Amino acid sequence: MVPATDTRQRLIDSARELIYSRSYADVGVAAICEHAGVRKGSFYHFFPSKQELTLAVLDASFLEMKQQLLDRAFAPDRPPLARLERFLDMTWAFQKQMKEATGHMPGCPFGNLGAELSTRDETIRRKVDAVFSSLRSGMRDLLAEAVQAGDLEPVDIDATAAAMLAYFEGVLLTAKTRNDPDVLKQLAPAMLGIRIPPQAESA
Amino acid sequence: MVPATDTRQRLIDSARELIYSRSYADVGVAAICEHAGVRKGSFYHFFPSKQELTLAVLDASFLEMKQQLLDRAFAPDRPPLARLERFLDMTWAFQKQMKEATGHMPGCPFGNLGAELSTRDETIRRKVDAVFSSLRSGMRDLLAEAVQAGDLEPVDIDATAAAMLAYFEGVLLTAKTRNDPDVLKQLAPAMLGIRIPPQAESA
DNA sequence: GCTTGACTAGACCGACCGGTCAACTATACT
DNA sequence: AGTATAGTTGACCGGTCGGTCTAGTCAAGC
Repeated sequence: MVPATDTRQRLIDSARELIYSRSYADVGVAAICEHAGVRKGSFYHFFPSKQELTLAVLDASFLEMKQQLLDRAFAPDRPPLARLERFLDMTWAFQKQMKEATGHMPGCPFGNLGAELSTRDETIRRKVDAVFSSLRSGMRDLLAEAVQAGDLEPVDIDATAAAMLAYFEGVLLTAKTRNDPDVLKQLAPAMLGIRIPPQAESA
Repeated sequence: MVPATDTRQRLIDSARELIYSRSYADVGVAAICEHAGVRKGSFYHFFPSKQELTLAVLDASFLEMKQQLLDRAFAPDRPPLARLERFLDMTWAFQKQMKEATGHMPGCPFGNLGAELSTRDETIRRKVDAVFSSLRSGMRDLLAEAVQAGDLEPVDIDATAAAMLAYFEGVLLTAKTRNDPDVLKQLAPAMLGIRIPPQAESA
């Protein structure tokens, strides 16, 4: 059960890093192998295709994001909306650090793949969509807690969570296209003001 | 001055269509030529590189968008914010029609290229950024008019225009990743509620 | 010592990539 | 008619793509 080598994980990490900083199509299997210090034969021992590796990369990216960003930003040591602000601050810091290290703002690893591959690879599209769904679910919980605490007026929690995440993705894409992390500082806080009112049920 | 043939334009149109429905990397020069009914030699008579063609494609996409969408949606036959609603409705209708025709929601032609190429091609990134700047400028005018008319409370017009466009891009990307144009119907209207208040100058 | 099976090594495959080039044709001007 | 030039053609280039395959290494179980 325990893997005999770390080759598989090295391939995933290598691909995650390269694809995130470039793009799916721009990073070949050979480059992924070289960066991982692995020969091509080993690659296809662990993964049947570049596509399958990419699915594993999406899982790994989500795990990494959860551990490094979500679990910390959304730790319940402060009110829900303050956690959201911390999340935005941490995102800004990370993107800024990435730009200083690589010269480029990488944006969102999921949004990038969604934009590049959604029309070309249904399997990957669904996986990216699943990641977004998971994020949306977490955002729902947060908003529900905020409403509960009276920090947020009643809203359509489902729709508002989706809208906030969409805004976040859009801000990241805008900042990436301007290659300027400070776009996040300027625009991201407005995420907290987005509301989709509850659909009127009782007339 | 007047071109002797339409070959150049056919190449641009072909590339615009193919790249928009797939991606930059997924569409080769050979495919662009074939779809345009042009031989490869002619391609390189008109464009020194695929990159240069892509810059022309961005210009053409912007022109098309302006003529088919912006000029109609923002025609001053109704109040500013109502024009914005028309813009969102037209976008939804177009994306829905594209999905019915191709099976996929293509999203935003500029956002797609920005996400795919911003870290890899500085020239294209700048061009995409210029398109976004132009859109933002139009949005500023609209918001200014709305404030003037009293339909909108005073806001930071610059920042609010940027935020609204970012939200729009994010909604398009979310809908593309879900391959569901109706995401636009659900989320897009909240664009009208986004506000970034004026930075306090007079204390 | 022998077998097994996970893992590695790297040569190799056909297809395609973006791009080049020399030859050719059609048109326009003198 | 002659010439220049814009446009066209398709063969061709080296390189890279994702992926295959055979041979071999190595550690564990018997």
